[in-house]
Amino acid sequence: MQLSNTSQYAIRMLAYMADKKDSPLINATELAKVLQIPYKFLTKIMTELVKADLVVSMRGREGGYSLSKKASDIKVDDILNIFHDSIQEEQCVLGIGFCNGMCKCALHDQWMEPKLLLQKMFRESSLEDIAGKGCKI
Amino acid sequence: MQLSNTSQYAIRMLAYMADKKDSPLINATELAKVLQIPYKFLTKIMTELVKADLVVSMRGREGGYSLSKKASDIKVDDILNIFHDSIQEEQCVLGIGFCNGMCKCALHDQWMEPKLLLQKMFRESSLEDIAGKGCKI
DNA sequence: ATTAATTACTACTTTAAGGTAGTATTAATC
DNA sequence: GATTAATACTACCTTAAAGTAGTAATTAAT
Repeated sequence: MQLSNTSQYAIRMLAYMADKKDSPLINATELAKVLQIPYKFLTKIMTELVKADLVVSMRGREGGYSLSKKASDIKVDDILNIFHDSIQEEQCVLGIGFCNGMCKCALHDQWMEPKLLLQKMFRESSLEDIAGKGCKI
Repeated sequence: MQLSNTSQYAIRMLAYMADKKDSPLINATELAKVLQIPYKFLTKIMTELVKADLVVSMRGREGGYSLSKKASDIKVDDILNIFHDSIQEEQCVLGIGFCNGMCKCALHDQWMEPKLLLQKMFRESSLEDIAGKGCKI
């Protein structure tokens, strides 16, 4: 019952970038060092964030990454969606596939309330909300 | 953000057994067929449930499995604990390791409410509560 | 132009979860 | 006692996530 490492890394990376919004570009070396994320894995994830248009990259010397839009306009759920880690409507606690109108899992009713809260948390929390909060690692 | 297949299978297996409490013993072949769980994987999981004392097994011809105690005394969380899938106190949304007093993750506060509801759901839902609910597969 | 510092791409390795196969053990039935 | 039908055990295979390595492409500074 946890987010994938990849999603967690991505959220922390973007939150750090949101926090340092003064510096126009942040490079992978700095991010990897501060956030204690394996450098090569970080760049791999970052490339996906670039492709998903959450981040813009500048190659070459003095290059780096920056958010593609205002931190308040990037929600945690946007990040989870990239890595297929968001909570889908039909997704239930049991049911390796999904619950649906025809076939609800045994914990369907109990799941409703926590599910809604989780979705709310992911959908309403923006990078601005979480930037600078908590420790970096 | 989902339970492991193993935990989901285990919960469904035990819920089905709770539902058929009249029949003293239920065998793996029936369970695998009804619940659509791979037979060999099911027996592997069941052996762990036996070792964890949630299930008693009877070997040999006419053998099978039965719950070791009343369905109302087996909580979903007991099952999750066996497969290290329960939500730990220090476990947070981010923080590949764990959040703690010293180092809270950026989503720590937002996570509190859904986390408590999830823990409540797992700790308070017994096999009796979920037996017969929902469809089997 | 050359160099240095950066991201992007391709391919591989490692690890853990999920799943399978075959054999040994057990116990009721015949 | 032999057979049959069940669980238990050991070892393996498969798949996907996590992580690594090396090279190509790009761009600012020199």
